[in-house]
Amino acid sequence: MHFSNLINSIKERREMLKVTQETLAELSGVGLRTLKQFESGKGNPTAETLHKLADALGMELTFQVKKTTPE
Amino acid sequence: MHFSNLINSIKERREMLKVTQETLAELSGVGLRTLKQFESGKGNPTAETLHKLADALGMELTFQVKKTTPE
DNA sequence: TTTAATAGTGCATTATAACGCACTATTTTA
DNA sequence: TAAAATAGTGCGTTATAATGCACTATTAAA
Repeated sequence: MHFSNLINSIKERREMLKVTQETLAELSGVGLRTLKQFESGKGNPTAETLHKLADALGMELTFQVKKTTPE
Repeated sequence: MHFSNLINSIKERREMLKVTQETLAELSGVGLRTLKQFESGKGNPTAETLHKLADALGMELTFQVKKTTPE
């Protein structure tokens, strides 16, 4: 897939907060295996998983109308 | 789950564009059954499904740091 | 360096998302 | 109204997400 943006948001935010995968897994309630898989760019996480991670990181998952390419 | 915000974004955007579920299903490549299920508040869509729908609607799925002003 | 901590992978199991089909329910239109 | 269009559901199948375990790889600290 092409969720690199989502993946990077999660990973960057986690690292900025100096939290390990293990800790984030515990905080969010997402399995460590699942988080590892996700951060290493594999898989296709469900909204629930994304939501749990976002929550633990003080973030939120949103749909936005795409900017009309401001050149 | 509690993705009412995501669900509503999709639904509102679709209706604003006067597109039926059937048409959106075709445009996005998401099965009609899946879209119906999603819009009726059931299930736990994958990032891929969310992405396909967002794409077809000219939207994007993003993680954002939560605003610290929930007054 | 060596060691400890953290990150990433292979495998197997279980739960469930995605799906089509055939149907009912609701909403819109003539 | 009636009928046509659109939305929502039950059921069964298939594909795969989530998970734990045990391992290897990489990175940071002593």
